[in-house]
Amino acid sequence: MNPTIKDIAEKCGVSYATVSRALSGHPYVKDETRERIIKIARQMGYRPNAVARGLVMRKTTTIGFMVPDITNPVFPEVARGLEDAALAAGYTVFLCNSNWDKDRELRIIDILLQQRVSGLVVFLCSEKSVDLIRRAKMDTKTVCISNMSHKSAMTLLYIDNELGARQAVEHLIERGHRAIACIGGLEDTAANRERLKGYHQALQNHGIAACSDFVRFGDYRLESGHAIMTELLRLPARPTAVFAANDLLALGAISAIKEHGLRVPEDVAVVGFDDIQLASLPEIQLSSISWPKYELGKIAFELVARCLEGEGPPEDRVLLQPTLVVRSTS
Amino acid sequence: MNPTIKDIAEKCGVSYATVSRALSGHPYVKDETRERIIKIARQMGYRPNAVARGLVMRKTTTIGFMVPDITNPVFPEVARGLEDAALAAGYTVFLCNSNWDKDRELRIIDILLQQRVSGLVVFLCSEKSVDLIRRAKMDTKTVCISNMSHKSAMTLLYIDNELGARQAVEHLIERGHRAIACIGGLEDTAANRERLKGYHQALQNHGIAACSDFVRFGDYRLESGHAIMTELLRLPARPTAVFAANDLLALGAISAIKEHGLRVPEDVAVVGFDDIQLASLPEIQLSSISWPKYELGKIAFELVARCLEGEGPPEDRVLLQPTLVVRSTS
DNA sequence: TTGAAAGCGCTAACAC
DNA sequence: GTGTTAGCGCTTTCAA
Repeated sequence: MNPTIKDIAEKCGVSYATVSRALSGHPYVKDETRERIIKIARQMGYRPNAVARGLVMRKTTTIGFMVPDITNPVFPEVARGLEDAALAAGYTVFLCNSNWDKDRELRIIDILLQQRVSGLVVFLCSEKSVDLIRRAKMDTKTVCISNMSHKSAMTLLYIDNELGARQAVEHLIERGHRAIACIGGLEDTAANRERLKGYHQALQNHGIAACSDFVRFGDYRLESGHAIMTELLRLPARPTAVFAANDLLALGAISAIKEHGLRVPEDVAVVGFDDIQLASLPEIQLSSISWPKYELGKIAFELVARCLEGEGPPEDRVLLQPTLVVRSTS
Repeated sequence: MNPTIKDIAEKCGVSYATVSRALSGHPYVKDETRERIIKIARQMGYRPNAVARGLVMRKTTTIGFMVPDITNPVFPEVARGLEDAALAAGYTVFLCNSNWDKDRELRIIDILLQQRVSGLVVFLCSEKSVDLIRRAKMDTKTVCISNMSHKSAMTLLYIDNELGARQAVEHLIERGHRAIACIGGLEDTAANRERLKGYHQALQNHGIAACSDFVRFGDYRLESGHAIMTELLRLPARPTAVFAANDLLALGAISAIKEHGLRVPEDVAVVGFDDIQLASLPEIQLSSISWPKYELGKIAFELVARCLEGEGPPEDRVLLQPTLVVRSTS
């Protein structure tokens, strides 16, 4: 059994209130007493009980972090940024995968709220979750990494997906492409909608008619990119360029292109989104839209922390700018 | 403020013990009462406080999970397996990165123990951490995913690194290679030691003298593989094959080889370890040692869960077998 | 500078 | 079936 402050108090011959004070750096404890208490506590292997403390303080030192899919290399980077910042500030983070599933998303948020996390950082796909969070709002400070309708239920932190997609597609247009396809991610996710919008904007800005055959959706994984690209290549008039809603889709697409005996970028150019580490591998050299992933995690924590410490009013929304990185697939 | 069972009790005109019973499915509550309570609880948006429950039950429903580096694609896979299993059993998981840093490792374990996690799943690098866990053993059931000395401080779950490395190197030998280098990971980690041992065993089994110039260590990341391979290629007698302690190192090595104008596998063959998803990409096609990552996470949870539910004596150690996957880099 | 005591939200005896 | 009560480990008044 873990020793408690009572055990220490007994051994020290003081009240347990004094032990509490001594251990939590409270003033008004005689130095001599404090030293003795600290020494004995160490000897006994005392380790404060964060659960008990959380109960009485009505504030845990935990943060809930929900991502759609931790095996997508984007999210580990964000997770690192978040965790580093959180740990430095004395917080621990719960990590959960929603699997892009709305029901699971709701369930996870509920569980995290039961755990009474002090803060919540979530990549949301469902508007229902926004409601859930809104109802719990007074207790749990939330940062949402998506551009959702929010009505101040939470701070919004996100990258400008529309701009990013526009940059990608305009780059392809500048390279002389007109037949540009779009391999989307999960159709019903905010990021996908925004990236799709940017794609359409770019076409429109340059007077290129959108071709509905050229816009298809999958999930956000390799296999999906491969499958969609294969379909695209079977089209009577196949595209000469592809904008993919994320790098995994782009990578899958490239595989399919090569399997068809075509070259990238000569026959089909490809631009992805997210600029995962992999994209810069010599073998890959994928052109992509880059955004600061580690930074985003860090900022997300700082945003919740600011509210937790009650420093000033919470930001309403923070927007990060993506940039185009041209490599050899376009 | 979140409503408590007292708030519900008041509104229902019953004692709060009854509410507790009704809500936690206890028998001996009149159906009618129970229904009324549940209905009101729902109306009020009641959400049980896991912190309070954890305190009184002396058991949280949380699991601590410490990995060396979540941005290494091996660990997200394991994390998924762990989380899926944990969530299904009603547990939530804290994720922490040790960054392969022994001090940080100790600090994280301490924090996790403060949080009174019911179970601990850790990739350990330091023996000191084993001591820390041993001292806390009576309270926190631990599964360690490394082959550490343990003396029953915890259950050991790991893959047979030695065997895997031996398979990799013997495969290279069968392909006719004699000058086989080893790009190791962090020198002072268990996985690295074991994989290195397998490398030496294979050489020895086939009467090949080990060449100390051919064995070098980095960390477990791409850049490191690149740097070491570059050194290796500058050697007067350069190796014709390389065994890398993980796939990221292997990928970095391949980049370096290509940059030198050499071909893989014709000039230098490469085999990695871990078989990350990436390895099977058409552009990559890395030969590697494969092991069940998602499964490992799942098993890790099952091992702690078994102890938590007190079902039989804990396993002492569980060993998973890796397999060689030959692709086009060897 | 220290002690006594209340109470955070909940579960589980023990009464009735 | 339901209410009363103690207590999980801790922080924080209020007194002394």
